[in-house]
Amino acid sequence: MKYLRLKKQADFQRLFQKGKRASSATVTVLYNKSQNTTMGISIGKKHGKSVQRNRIKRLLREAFRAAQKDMQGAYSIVLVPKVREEYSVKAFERDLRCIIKKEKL
RNA sequence: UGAGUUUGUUAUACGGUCGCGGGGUCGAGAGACCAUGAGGAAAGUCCGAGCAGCAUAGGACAGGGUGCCUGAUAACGUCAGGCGAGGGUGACCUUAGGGAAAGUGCAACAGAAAUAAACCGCCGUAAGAGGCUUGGCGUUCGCCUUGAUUGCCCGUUUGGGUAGCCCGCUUACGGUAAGGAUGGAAAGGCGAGGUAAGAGCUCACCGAUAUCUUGGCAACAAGAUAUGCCAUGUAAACCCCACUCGCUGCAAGAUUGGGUAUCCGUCAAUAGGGCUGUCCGUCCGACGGAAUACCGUGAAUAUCGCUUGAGCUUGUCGGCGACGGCAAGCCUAGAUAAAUGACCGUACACGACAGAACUCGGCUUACAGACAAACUCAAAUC
RNA sequence: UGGGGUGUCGCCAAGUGGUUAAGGCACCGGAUUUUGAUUCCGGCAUUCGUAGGUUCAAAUCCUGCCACCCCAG
Repeated sequence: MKYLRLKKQADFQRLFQKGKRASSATVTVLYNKSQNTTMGISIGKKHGKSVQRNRIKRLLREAFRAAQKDMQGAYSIVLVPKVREEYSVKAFERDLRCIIKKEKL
């Protein structure tokens, strides 16, 4: 099961305005039902300089790739990481799996 | 061995599994396979250029920038070599370094005075007021005391006149720039002569300026001669001089921007009427419309610009060098919520600063370390 | 990505190159009061974001950095 990248600005706007929210210690998830599974990451300047931001995105993407296997339906999703001291794939993956289970995606 | 100076290189490496960006091949498609994929600063956005749009005959004014010389370059505020100045024992380092005699402004406080010879002072001349007392020692001379303690004449109790004297005092005129607590700066410095007192007034040395000669493309340097020396600082104050500059930026700019029906406009054709020209009405066809309705939908979008370029590597030649010429070879990210990661193993020095966004040339700033070369100083030994 | 602006005491801020860098609020100490508030008096910037330079002298002029803010489809 592959996921597509969420690229359009309008899609992001729609999710931020109308999407359902679920959050954990490390990450907030916005989602909506759709035809294919699409995923985007929203990350701002508060997370650090560009190297730091790229690092977070890579880790989140890797965690989502692993956690996606638990999902049943197809959704468009935006992941918003929270500002922390340290980031790790394991923490992201655990929280994502937890949210998927709880929201029954 | 220790302390340093300058320049350059490098920026974890290798293997396995899963995954990402755009590209190629195969495939109807799902997908499979192949090679490839961040930096020395990609950063800051401080300069310069290409490229694009707009403006523009040419010139002048205004405004901005640069500012020792010569060269390099597409260009630069960059770089190279040199000159001057400053710093360091030295290797070496730093340097916005044109013009103050075109003009204007500013220079607090302090100081006699701040760009200008006024004041104090010093010296000379003239005038004026005043003082030279009481005295002591002593041999008449003389000595002490005083800023100066005298002589002659008249008178003789006090005194008056005249001359002299006071490193004295006051005023006026003149000479002077040695001295005057300051200050960043006081009309070259220092010494000697000289003078009424002084003064480059004169002289030696140092400094400055001008001219000449020699060397150098030049900035400039060296030497000689002359001038007693026209005169503070500030132009990163206005300004003057020389050179130079259109404005805006890839969010530039270019292309595309659906379908059906209706309506409107234009063109051509046909038929009819108003006799020509031409005008009016009807039907069909083509083109156009940022007009309306419905469907569709992404328009802050899609495609191009977008990576072959003042390109990179190697060799060779020219040049002190920046750099340039020639030859051969190479193609090396192109995304757009934006691609390099995760896990495992091995090695060690245990991995810094940090992520392309139109492209180049510089500058500046950040950076764990590791390595190489040249050179300097100090100490010791031979 | 491009363009523009601001940094002065804890906060809001003034400041022609020249005195010890104005003020206001807050804070601290004292006076007044039985105690508070008010009022009065006094204190509070070893340096103007930072590093250099020009100048006799820099918060002010020049250059490089740092931080923050705003605007542009």
